[in-house]
Amino acid sequence: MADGGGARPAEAELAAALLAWYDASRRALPWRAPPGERSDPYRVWLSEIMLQQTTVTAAQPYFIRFLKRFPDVRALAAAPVEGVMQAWAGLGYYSRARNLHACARVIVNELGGRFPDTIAGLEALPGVGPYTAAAIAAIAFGLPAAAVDGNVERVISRYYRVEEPLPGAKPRVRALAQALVPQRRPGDFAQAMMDLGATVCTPRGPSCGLCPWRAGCGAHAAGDMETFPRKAPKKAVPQRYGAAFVLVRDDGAVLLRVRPPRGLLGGMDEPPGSDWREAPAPPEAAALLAEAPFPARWRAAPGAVRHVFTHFRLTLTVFVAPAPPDFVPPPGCRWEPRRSLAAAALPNVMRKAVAHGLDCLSRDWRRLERAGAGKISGAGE
DNA sequence: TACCCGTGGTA
DNA sequence: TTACCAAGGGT
Repeated sequence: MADGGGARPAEAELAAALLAWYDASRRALPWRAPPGERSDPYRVWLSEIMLQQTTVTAAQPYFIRFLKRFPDVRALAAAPVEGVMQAWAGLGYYSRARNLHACARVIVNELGGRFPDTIAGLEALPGVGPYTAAAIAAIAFGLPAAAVDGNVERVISRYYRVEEPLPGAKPRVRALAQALVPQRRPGDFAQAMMDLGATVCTPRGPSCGLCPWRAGCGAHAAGDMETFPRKAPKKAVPQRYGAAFVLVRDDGAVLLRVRPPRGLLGGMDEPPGSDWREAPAPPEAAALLAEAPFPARWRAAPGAVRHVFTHFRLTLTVFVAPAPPDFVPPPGCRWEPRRSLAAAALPNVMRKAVAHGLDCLSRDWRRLERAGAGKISGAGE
């Protein structure tokens, strides 16, 4: 660690200044108890899982919907996992949803419906790691735990000018953060750190003029705030190509299957598809068509679906076909009625693929109608 | 340790 | 368009 400006306030003074700032500037969020009221562990836990690597803006509507559908941990434990995946569809990182459900069952079936109130007990739960355990401990149980997330790493590394790059610097950052946690109001302190990082000490263009810690901040004194936290360089993301096959029945139903429970998009719905292969250029349509799961009058939809995952980019060619008259869904596949398609457990990339295929099909129908090709049977869009 | 695991917003 | 990034955890 390098050093920054002049003398710094003691840890207790820093905590007090931050709490005073928080009392005046805290964000009102649906999972936060009003000032002075005790937080519900279930809501704290649910929000912390949803907020892992996810923005407040994205998580908020999911949290409200989820809480309505699963009001407490017993309701969640009693629900089928498919319903949980449905409620999570679109949020990403789907192992979180599976772990969330598994965790609810552990709490109800093995822990009498109560959340553990120790760091070790919390961290033993599926989907709960060091950060989330500390956050729940501090916010829901008032324990003096340091919840170190990306916000806190940024605030701490700037304030103390931590020169070592992440993730190697994590232990040091954690120790520095822990030293600041006050005995009183540790939960508010944890949330104050996150609010400070999210609204003032932002990755780009920090509002140092509004910061309660400006006077002692090493990076502010040097004027190079945006260069912290130091980070190891990242690898380039490869490009992969594949195909999705959208089979549509006369009544508009779409053929879907469920992906394997683990791995990418685990346990989520998708139309049948090919393997995804890494390549420098898009493959020929004929090569992709050779991977169709069954014969049909496949037609390539113009254009393609592009999607960015954490560690690769995907370009999906979408083939679409009307279901043959006597088609029987192969094992593992099912017909999803058009009416309930919106509620299916489709991740966004697959939602895009299905929509792309249906768009293509409806364009065909309109073109046929204009050409006077006669009555088109089945439901429209 | 180094990957793997989604998605949408922003500069 | 590219690149980065957001309340991380599992393996």
